[in-house]
Amino acid sequence: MTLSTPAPKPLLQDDLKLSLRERQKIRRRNRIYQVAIQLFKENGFDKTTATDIARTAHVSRGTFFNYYPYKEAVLLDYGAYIVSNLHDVIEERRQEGLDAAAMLEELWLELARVTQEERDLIPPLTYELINPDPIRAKAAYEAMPLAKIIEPLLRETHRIRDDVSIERIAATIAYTYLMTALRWSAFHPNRPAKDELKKALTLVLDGAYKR
Amino acid sequence: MTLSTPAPKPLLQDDLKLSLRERQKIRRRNRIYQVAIQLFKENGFDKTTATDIARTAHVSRGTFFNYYPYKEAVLLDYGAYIVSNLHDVIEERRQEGLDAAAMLEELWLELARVTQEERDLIPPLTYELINPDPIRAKAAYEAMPLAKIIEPLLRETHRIRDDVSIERIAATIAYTYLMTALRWSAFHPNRPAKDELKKALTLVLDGAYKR
DNA sequence: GAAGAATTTTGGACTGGAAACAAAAAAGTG
DNA sequence: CACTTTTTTGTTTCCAGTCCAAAATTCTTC
Repeated sequence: MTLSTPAPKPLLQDDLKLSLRERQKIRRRNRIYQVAIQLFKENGFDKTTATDIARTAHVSRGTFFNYYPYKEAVLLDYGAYIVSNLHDVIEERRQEGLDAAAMLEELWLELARVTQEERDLIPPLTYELINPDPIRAKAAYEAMPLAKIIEPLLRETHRIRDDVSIERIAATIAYTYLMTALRWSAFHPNRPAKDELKKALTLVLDGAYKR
Repeated sequence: MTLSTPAPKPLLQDDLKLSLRERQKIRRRNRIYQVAIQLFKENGFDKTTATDIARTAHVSRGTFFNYYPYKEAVLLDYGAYIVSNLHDVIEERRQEGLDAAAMLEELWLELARVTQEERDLIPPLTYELINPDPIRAKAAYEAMPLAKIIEPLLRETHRIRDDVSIERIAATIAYTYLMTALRWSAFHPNRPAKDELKKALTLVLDGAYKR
């Protein structure tokens, strides 16, 4: 029952000012979340049914879908947690005085690390980002705003071409991570994710820099 | 009942040398395929159920899943048809003496055209390419080998960097199409697909060329 | 072309995700 | 405590997809 990764933190802390109803909601949501992620890690995302999660979290199936409108939405919370960790790592590096290009590389390395570590959860997670249902794609994008982390880094480098908007370049880099991670997990799961990602970043950055 | 696009061609022509059983199989498969694509175009992919297709094609639901293990598999046949058309267009241009860089641009333009025209079918189609189930992703990739069209074009240009394999660059370009098309359809469906794709290609090609 | 073998179709049962909804339970309020 | 509002529950429904056994079709051989 020991997990390779530490159990994800609760999303929100209970607050004394909240009503009983609000507190119970938060506790229930946290319970569902914790239980779901644990089951996903133990048995795989596909093998875990909504009924499993509901039963283990001591709520009805209907309630589970009250809190998370679809199974992947639980994963989205986990993705938000991962991305916010990435953000923290970068901020730390910034305190240490790293320049933007180095931070970008650091971000990429960290992304590779987490991709390798969470190999089973990353595919269904990233898959949400490109859901053909725009509402779901948007929800995923807002939960995991990787481009929003990359954007300020690009703005700081001063080496970026100016005939394409920074937003677009950041989005391209974020999507490059996405497709590389998916390609890796589907076709070359035995290679180190780090190598694949490094090559992809080289390509896309060379396109992003001024000539 | 008139469609904006001509009805997709039959996948295979009946062959006199085949047994009755084989011929019936082909005819049934073609009927299912034609009917399904038509329903997808008329009512949308999501709105069309397997039961709808089966009933309209005069087979049982079970038989439908005999021929196509999942609904998207029908779309894959359509995607194969689209990609083979792309291939033909490029070969035509080659006969006309166009150089590789121009052919690549032409390919991109053609891709933009078909993306715009088939806007409702492209998202579920491209989505298959990144299905977390590797078996399905592979099936999609083999049905629509866009990278295989791009690869020889890159080899002809002589301007491509040599520190990354051509295969990888071709794959990156193909995936760039994918993510751009998905981003377009989810977030900016009112912009012309052509503009979005053009900018994305510029970025990725500048990364692909020698400095 | 009839008999028997092989293959395919058919339709029903079943599982799981997701939506919808009415009834029950819990929490909030005066 | 009584009354309102919110939430949970459990059931129904729909759809994708799997499995299976019985029926139908095609093939083979005599």
